[in-house]
Amino acid sequence: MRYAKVVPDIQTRAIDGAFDYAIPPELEPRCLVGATVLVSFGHRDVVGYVTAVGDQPGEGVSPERVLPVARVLAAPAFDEVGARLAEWMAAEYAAPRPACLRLMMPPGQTMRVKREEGGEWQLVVERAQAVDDRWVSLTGEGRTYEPRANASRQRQVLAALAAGPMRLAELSALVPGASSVVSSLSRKGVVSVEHRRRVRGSDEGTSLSSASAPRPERLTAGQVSALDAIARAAEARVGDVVLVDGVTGSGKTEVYLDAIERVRAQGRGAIVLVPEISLTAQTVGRFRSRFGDDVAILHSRLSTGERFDQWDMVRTGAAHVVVGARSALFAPLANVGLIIVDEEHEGSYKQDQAPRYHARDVAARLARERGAALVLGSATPSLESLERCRVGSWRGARWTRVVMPERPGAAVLPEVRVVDMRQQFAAKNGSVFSTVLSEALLGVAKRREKAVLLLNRRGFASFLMCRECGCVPTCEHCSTALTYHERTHSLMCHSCGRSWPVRAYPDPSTKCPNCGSRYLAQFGLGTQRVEDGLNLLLAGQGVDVIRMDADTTLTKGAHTRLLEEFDASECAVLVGTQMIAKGLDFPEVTLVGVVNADTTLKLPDFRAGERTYDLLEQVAGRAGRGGRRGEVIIQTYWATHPAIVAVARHDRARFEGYELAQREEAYYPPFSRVCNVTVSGKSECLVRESTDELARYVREAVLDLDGEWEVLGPAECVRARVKDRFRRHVVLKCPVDAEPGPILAAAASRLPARRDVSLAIDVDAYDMM
DNA sequence: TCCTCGTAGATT
DNA sequence: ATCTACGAGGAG
Repeated sequence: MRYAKVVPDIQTRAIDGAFDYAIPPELEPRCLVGATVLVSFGHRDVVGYVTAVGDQPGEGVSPERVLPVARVLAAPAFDEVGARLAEWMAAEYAAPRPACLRLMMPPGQTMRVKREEGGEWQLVVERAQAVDDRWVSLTGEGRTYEPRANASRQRQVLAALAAGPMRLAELSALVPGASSVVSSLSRKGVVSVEHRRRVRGSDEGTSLSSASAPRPERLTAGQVSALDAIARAAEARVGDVVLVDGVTGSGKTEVYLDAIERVRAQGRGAIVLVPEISLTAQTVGRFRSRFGDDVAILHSRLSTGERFDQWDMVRTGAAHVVVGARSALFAPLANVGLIIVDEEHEGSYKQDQAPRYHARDVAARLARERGAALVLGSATPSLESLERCRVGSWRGARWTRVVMPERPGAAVLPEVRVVDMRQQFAAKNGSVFSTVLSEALLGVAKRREKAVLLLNRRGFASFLMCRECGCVPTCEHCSTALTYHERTHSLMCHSCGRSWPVRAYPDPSTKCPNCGSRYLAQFGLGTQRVEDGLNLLLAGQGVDVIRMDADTTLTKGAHTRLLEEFDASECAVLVGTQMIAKGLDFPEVTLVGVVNADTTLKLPDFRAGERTYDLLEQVAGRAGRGGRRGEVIIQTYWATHPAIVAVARHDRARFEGYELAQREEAYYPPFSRVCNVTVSGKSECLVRESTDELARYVREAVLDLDGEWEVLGPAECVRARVKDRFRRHVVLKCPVDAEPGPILAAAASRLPARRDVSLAIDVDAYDMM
């Protein structure tokens, strides 16, 4: 008898493990590792995932208690390596095992056992189905077939097919009534109709000039040495890591493409991770133009059916290169020779829901398991990766840094100017744009060039502030500053989504909720305000102003459309939030303006400086990638901050030195690991009790451990209340080689289950708010 | 004594 | 998560 270890897909901390089931002989061929099965569990049936198959039930499980697997619901979605990876993630990130395994499931294939109205348990399957197209093609005799003289429709169909096979749907659009014509022609043996699987999501087209990847004449010295290092890492087959530290425009993408070609030549596949936000038609186009249908694309903007087809292309072995966001790491690609994490410093690689994994670190683990090389690419590598390279190894793998300093061709680094906005204010310039930026924008208009304006809106959405008492209206449910929406004249809470109708000064109805003053005025900038200011400044100059933010990119394809519009325009300014800073490559951009650089600096977060530096450097790299030298203008109220000074002088070492000293002093990453456990609930008192208890358990647990373990808190979270839930947290800091996951999981499991109190464990936390 | 509610314990 | 067993406390 064969036995399977099955992880039941039940959401709770109480059940977290695999259970043994007997495999009935008739199910043996299909009940493999990675399969989804239905098993009896407790008093009902549950869906579970097979993580191992063997000849014995586990130790301490008496064979008479072992139940049989009831049904096999789906073919394997992962292999032994996938099962081991999930196991590791569950321990590392103190995450539920089923949640880790679910990452590897095909998109749109949810199966669960649900209770029906009558109290009956019922298996519910939602399945994105494969779709077939009917393809019509001429047969051998069809080429010589002469229709009757009056058969005009037949002639039209045959003429259309002469160019090659066509989908029946297309043919019908071309020739009305084509389907009946086709069926009669196919009876005569003139045409043949075959069902062919349609792969959705592969036809994302774009006219962007930068979306193709023509092979360059020759590689730069930096590119050659990067490729050499990657080749060595790939040959070692032990998960060695190469950090490609290349300034924007130094040709990292070309390095990726060449490296992938090399592993493909050995018959191995590659996974490319790209931050969701920069996973645009532009990025996709580059990979498609080099690898064609060998590429599968996986990201959240695809429909479920599209995602499923792309995923299935990988499983069936039709595609060997996977390009996608974070979760593409779990695509069913067995023979992986190379994993690439582009823009590895990006915070979006950290998942903010359980399992709260960091894609870069999981990629390192996966590369080791698969014997693949891991390539990390960035113009502004994370301090974590830099430190691991300095040490030379991390978690048993070698870490090497390759610097690519030069830009191919004649492109030079742009000139960066910092404008102190306090002086502008003192000089009675109350405008959004400083004198310097206004003049630069007018210059762009005159020379018929292009500019990009970045509005660093994070935490800086437009809000109302009373000029008399200084109060800012906040959400009473979420303790967050409310944002002001000019269009709808309303105050909105971005945590819970509530809104209130309010008109700002100088409307006569305006009244400060605190002191009653009527000077409750708009403060801060929205992209709309900047857009309006621009239209005013550039009126009559024939400049297209294109705004790109969350509001204008709501619809599918809007992102691409706006970029194409900008690309096609003769002279334009692109205004937008963070999303414009990534991956754009328009040679005609000669000016980049940062409207307000210091908003991210002021966030209560130890990575605030690093994030600001990364963003500014990233955006500065947008200027002057073509022949002309670019100019960058950074407006700020804090011109002396090391992050800003370093960007202005193109001197990253200066920023790194400053930041590393601060981090070491305060025992923060990369010199420690920081974990954040957040407790939330509707009852403040229960939340307080749980958090206090949790802090006590964690303190007890780390008391006798080696190395420096620090427990901070319990304390109120920065966002102390979200959606009517109180939030408190405990922070644990520990040595980089320590494993806090199991310790936190154990402490959490000691907590009694309290009504409506939930716990979120975040190992290597990025969001501490 | 029976019933309800709340909680500990188990699920292969 | 969900169900069952068990025990305390209350009504009859």
